Order: sequence, then structure tokens, then C-alpha cells
Amino acid sequence: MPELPEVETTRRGIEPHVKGKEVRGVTVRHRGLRWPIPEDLEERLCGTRITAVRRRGKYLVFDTPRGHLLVHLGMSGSLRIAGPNDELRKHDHVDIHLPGGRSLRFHDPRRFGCFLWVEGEAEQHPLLAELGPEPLSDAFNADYLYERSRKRSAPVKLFIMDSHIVVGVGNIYANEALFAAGIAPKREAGSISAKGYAALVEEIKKVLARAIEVGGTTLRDFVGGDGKPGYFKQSLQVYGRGGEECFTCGTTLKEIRLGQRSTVYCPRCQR
DNA sequence: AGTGCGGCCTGTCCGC
DNA sequence: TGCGGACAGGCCGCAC
Repeated sequence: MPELPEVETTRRGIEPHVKGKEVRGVTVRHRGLRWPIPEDLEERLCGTRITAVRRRGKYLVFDTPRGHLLVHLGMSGSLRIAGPNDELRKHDHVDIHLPGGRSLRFHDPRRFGCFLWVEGEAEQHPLLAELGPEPLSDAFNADYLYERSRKRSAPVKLFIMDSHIVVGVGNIYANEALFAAGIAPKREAGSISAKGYAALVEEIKKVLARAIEVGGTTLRDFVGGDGKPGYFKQSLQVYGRGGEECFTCGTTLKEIRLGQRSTVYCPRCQR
């Protein structure tokens, strides 16, 4: 499941092969993503040049002089650079053909991803317009999070996973950051102190930055190979460890569900 | 406005 | 061994 670090790793991996390149053709094999791929995507893209590959939250934005391609990887999507001899696999739904026989290939078994076309300012697209700040930017800080959380009764874990509050904090990192900050995931967002949010902001930034660093070491995987983001699972403290012992205090980690998502925490370390 | 839930999908795992 | 069902997950869109 691509979290923000994997999307950023993907962006960095494909950028050198895509930026400044002319689109020679587009093959769409399955239009049925989260929203149907627009019927005219091929003609919009064909013959134009990709001038930049940007990321906003977990969205990738491919800039062209005609407009922007907006891509989300959903939870099983991936992008890689395929060579002319790379075999087509099941669920390879889209190829954007590039010079030299290569293509940018989209693979997504569960089809929760999206491929959309935006004209005008990409940031004005409804999917991007209301997003919260980037977690690694200065705009995402303790004051901001504290202010936004006042009078919020939702569990703090769901609050920080709300992309309108801050983008890119997926389930894994929400669990990990809350553990590192010593905050119980079901606490009401509005009940947490400024100090608590200072710790939480720091841990969110730390865990995301570290994962991006790790991902950055294996970018070669984006050309050929299986195209999986090079990011490997850092040592997770709580996620996926329900019922096991807390590494810090030995207490049995609790697993509950919040917003239909698996939530693991240490009842002793997190208050 | 904030909150909470349904739905979109398929691969994997579990129990029978 | 085969089969059905639960589960995983991001996140929109809706109902309250």
C-alpha cells in the first residue's frame, strides 16, 4: 500500500525517465479505476511533452503544456519504467509510451487508483483544492495542528489521517507516530495539549522523512525489475504487532478498530 | 461543519 | 484440495 514515502520514492524514481520526454502514445487496457479513465486521455497526452513530475500528498501530477495528468496509486498501484522486452503482467492497466521504446507503466490489481486529466491549474482540481499542508513542510507544525484540533471530538488517529488536516499520514505511519509520541490513538483530538501536538508533529515528520530516505536508496528498481518501490519496511514498533509485547515496556500491545482500520497501541506507553 | 460509514476491488489467508 | 468468506487498505461521497 503506497504511503507518502513510497509515492515520493516513485516520483524520484521515474522522474529522470519521464521529465522532458515526449509522449509517443498511450495504451489503456482497463479504464475501470476508482473513477473511469477519461475516454480522451490518449489524445490529450499523445504528442505532448511531460515537463515535470510533482507530488501533492499521495497524488502525482504530471505537467504538460496542455494540462496535467493526475495519478493516485490507491493502495495497490505502482508505476515503473518498462523496457521493450519487459513482459506485460496481469493488471498492467496503462502504458504511456516514451522515446526509446520505453514506457511508464501503471500496475494496479485492486484498481483503487486513478488517472485523471486536469486543465488549468492542477491545484484547483477538487481532489487537490481542499488538501491540508504537506507533512514535511513548515506549514505543518504544532500550532497549526493544535488550532485545527480544538473542539474536535474525533479520535486523534482519525484526525491526523484526515487529508484535509494534513496529507500523507496513512494508517501505518499514524500508528507508529502516535506510539512514538506517547499518545493513545482513541483520545479525542480536541483533548490533546499543545505540547502533545508538538511531539506528534515531530514524530510524524521523523517517521515519514526516514522512510523517504530509506526508499531513496533503491531507485534502480524502477527500471525493469518488478517495479516495486524500493522502500522496505522499517522496523515497525506497533503496526501489525497486536498481541505481541511492546518493545519499550513489555506490555501486550492492544489492537482495536478505529474508522474500520486496524489500530495497534501500547496501553502503557500511550496515554 | 463535523462525524461516521458504505463502497470500490483483488490477493491472501483462514476454516471447513 | 477446493471453496466461501473475512480481511486489508485510501479516500471519496453520502447521510445524519
